[in-house]
Amino acid sequence: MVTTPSQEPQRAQMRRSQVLQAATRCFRLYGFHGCSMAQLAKEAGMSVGHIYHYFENKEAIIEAIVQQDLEEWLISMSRLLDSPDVFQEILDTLEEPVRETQQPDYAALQIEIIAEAARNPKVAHMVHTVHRQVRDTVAAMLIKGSRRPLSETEIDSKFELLSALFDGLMVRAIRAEKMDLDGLMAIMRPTIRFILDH
Amino acid sequence: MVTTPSQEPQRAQMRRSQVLQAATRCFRLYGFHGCSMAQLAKEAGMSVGHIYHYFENKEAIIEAIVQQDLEEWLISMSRLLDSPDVFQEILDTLEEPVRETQQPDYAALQIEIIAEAARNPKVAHMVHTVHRQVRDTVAAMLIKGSRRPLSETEIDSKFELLSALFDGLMVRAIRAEKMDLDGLMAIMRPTIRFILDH
Amino acid sequence: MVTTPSQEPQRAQMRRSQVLQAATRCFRLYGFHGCSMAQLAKEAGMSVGHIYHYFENKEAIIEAIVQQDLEEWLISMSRLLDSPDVFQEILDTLEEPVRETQQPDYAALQIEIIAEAARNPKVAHMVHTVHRQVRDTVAAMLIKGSRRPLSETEIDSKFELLSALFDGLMVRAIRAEKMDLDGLMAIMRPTIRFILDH
Amino acid sequence: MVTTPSQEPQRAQMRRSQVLQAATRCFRLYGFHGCSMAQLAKEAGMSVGHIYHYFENKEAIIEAIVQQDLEEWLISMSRLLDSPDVFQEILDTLEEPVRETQQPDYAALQIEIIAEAARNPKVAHMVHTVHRQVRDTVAAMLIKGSRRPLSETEIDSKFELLSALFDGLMVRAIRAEKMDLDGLMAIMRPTIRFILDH
DNA sequence: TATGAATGAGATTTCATTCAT
DNA sequence: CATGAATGAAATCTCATTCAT
Repeated sequence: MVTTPSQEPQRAQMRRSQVLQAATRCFRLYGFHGCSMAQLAKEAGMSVGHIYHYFENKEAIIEAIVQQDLEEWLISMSRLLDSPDVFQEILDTLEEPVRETQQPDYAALQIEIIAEAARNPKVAHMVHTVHRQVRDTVAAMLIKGSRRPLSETEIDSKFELLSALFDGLMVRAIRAEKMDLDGLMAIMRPTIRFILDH
Repeated sequence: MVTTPSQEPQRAQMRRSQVLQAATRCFRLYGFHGCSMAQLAKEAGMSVGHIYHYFENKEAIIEAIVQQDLEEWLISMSRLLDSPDVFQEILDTLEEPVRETQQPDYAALQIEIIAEAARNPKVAHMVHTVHRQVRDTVAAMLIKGSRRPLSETEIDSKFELLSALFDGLMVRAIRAEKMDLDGLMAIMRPTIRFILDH
Repeated sequence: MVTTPSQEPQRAQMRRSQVLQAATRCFRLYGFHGCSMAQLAKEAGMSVGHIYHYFENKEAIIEAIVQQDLEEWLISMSRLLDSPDVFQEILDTLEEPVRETQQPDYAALQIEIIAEAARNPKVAHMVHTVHRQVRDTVAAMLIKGSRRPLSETEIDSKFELLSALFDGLMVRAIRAEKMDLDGLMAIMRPTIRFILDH
Repeated sequence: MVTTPSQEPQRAQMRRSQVLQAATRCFRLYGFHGCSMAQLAKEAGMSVGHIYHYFENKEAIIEAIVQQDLEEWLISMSRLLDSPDVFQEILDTLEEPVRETQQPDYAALQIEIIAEAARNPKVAHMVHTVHRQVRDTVAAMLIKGSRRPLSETEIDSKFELLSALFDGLMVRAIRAEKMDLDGLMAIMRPTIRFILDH
């Protein structure tokens, strides 16, 4: 029994994501540079050599992980825009992304990506590109939802402030040992309303 | 002419901080685990072996760097508390710490520390300890400056939100390519006022 | 043509024993701690890094060498027990083990193992375990060959004395420059007979 | 106040033996090559550099330790010879040296010396020299105590066998976990009598 | 006499990557 | 497609020895 040509790339695709899933787990636990190809291979359930069939080198795995993560980001961002009352939608669905930032696993990988971007130009470029795309999406939301016209600078600054809040919560997830999320939401919600309506 | 006993540890102290200065530079550029002892020794202008006279191992250097950084943090925090009108003082001196977060060097090391804390229990403990101390300082400020009594949860939540804002700006310094600081201050200042007065 | 699964561990097994053979030679010449991994790798004809595929660290190589040596010991011990007249068998085959103790190579590795056991708890444990097993074998011989019943203490003491004689000859192989083996046998044989029959 | 010239070498002598005492302790615990000059200096209560005033290098310390140990050996040997009935004296004072061999500290250093002699020609030479001197002393005893004339070979062989017994007990002190000394003496005494009278 | 700063060589160990099978 | 043997470079760390003070 021979695999048909159409099955081939499908199988390869599966193997690739098998590696990426393992890499996500490993990188969270040990960091990009604290995780060896051997550990990764073990976690992925395949041989070290075989990983090199799917990825040129370790760098490429890191980049794929970053790419994957950034794309998920973009997708969840663009979902908001479809709603008729954007601002209300943001406030209504606020809790979920806030909760996500507080998952240590999630936060750890995000911080790892940022740390890598601070030194690795390729990763920096990927992060910047997505940052610009997210900015454009959020800008559209702010224009759509605002009751008064906003200058380019106002849009940028509101975006940065809102983004900083979320990125910052991720950092807090690591810095603080435990956080009272309900209490946080109670003050966060009006603050975001304040920024949106300002 | 004999060296006084008090001069001896002074010299050792100097050598130690010479290593720490070099380490700060190296760690900013390459990260804790991307910087080798050889690089570090070269930057510090001494032999690799000699560094081990002053630090038990690389871990100990990382911990010293983290400790140093956290202590500076604490000092600059506690300065604010002395002012008669704390909230006004915060708003008046806001720009300086915001500007600091935007220095790539500064941000890179901070993120490196957070990333390390996510995996290294010893570093995590140091970060948590300082976090609690900073929290207490800020809590005192909030109590001192507020016009109404605040519940423990309210204090904690306000603290976390304010901290998240600053930590987040640091992340933005890496994610965004450039930021219009004046525009940012224009929206940040009223937001912080809002949080303080809420 | 596909390699059968049974061939795979065989190859690994061969490489492992290739390392152990080289280690035996090196350790004899330079001692456990006087022999570097580089020397060992050269002698084994493979790269230093590759040795770490088969052994976790140098310690593990030392332990494997000790284990191997102790097992050979046990085997040659248990062979004696099968004979109908044990004591006569011991006296008849005495010369071979005595000759063995006088080979400088052999003695050097034995002493190295004892020296290691004096400091390394893991090796001490291995040595003690085998010591107890040898004791049990010899005890069986003494009981089988004696014309009168022996107390536990008598058995132990005879065993220790006989063992000491052999271990001691090994030490003499290093302390003395050369020994007249025939002369030695002439006095050793009746002494051992004396101990056995006592 | 100036030290008189006659005090100088006395003080130096003290410092030297201070180092040797520390070295004895350290070498017992870690072996010649497992003990660093830094450990040694700490144990001796002086600086690393200062040890080099009294000993050319680490080798020289090892050699001094070996020399010291061998000399003690010689002294205690020659004491026996003075007695009118040598053999009886040997049997009467047997227990003390046997007990000494069973002290783990003592045995560990002796074995360390033998192990070193197996590889280090200088140490081998020292050990051989003393071995010959001890042989001569014991030969004199055997001649003095024997009721019949002994051939050179007989003397040598008896000496080697007796020596092997003692050296072997030292090895047993490490190989065996614990030994019943009274039981051992009960069989050892007649065995030695047997060898002496043979 | 005494210190401990300083070094350079070398030890053990790790690891990304290649390659024969 | 799949393995894991194999390597070489580099990383961390140790240590005997020297030297300025």
